[in-house]
Amino acid sequence: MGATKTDHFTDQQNQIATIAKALGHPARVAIIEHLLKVNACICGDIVNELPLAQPTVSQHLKELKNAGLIKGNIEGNAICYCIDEKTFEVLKNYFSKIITTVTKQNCC
Amino acid sequence: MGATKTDHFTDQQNQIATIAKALGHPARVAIIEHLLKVNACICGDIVNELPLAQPTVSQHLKELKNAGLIKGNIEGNAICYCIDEKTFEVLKNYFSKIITTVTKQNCC
DNA sequence: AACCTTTATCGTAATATTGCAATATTAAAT
DNA sequence: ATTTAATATTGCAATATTACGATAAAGGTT
Repeated sequence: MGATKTDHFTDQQNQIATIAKALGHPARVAIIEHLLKVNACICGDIVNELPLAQPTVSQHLKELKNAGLIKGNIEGNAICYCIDEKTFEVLKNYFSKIITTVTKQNCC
Repeated sequence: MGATKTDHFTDQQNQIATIAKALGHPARVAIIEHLLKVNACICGDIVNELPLAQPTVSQHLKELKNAGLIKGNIEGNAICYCIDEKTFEVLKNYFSKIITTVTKQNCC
């Protein structure tokens, strides 16, 4: 097999899984961190920052974009990428809720 | 290829990616949510809650455990699973920091 | 002991992901 | 119009993941 059974789970479960999966690769985490470091939208130079070939980086950017973690605006012949805050807030809120719920429990 | 080049990235990047990857599957998100819902450590009954066969669930539990997202204590002939708060806090703090950094920027 | 219950592991098939060379696309610059 | 620069797409090989049947392991029950 190998195909994930998405239809058996709730929309929220699938949403969290999709976003988390997009961050489930160090190259994509590194891309996010680079976008943070330069403290601005970045047009170009992402490829030079990573130890990966251009098509590979392009593919990772695509996945981050599909997951809603980054936005890409066409800016002349380059593309301007930046972080999409909203999606990170979805994650933060989700994990905050988990932590709050767990702390109320008293086992283990 | 298909092999991730973990050695080219920082320890933190690999750590976040590993944890995120473990949550990158709806079944594993569902397991976490079930552990939250029952509001206690749970011995058994995880398999019955999921639309997956027992070996598949066991495998998912193993991955969550490897990533440090859950803990498993042997309790007689059953195993008692519960959420490992610390790892979720790592995620929450990481995303909080990202959001704080992004909000300071003014682009896009 | 023999049996049952629970969870783990093995083996394997189907599918997905990763990475890159080659090539295509797009738009600016000459 | 040609060239140059930046990014995307295609195609493919290597590897990883997902799922499950069969089986094993561990501990309780009778």
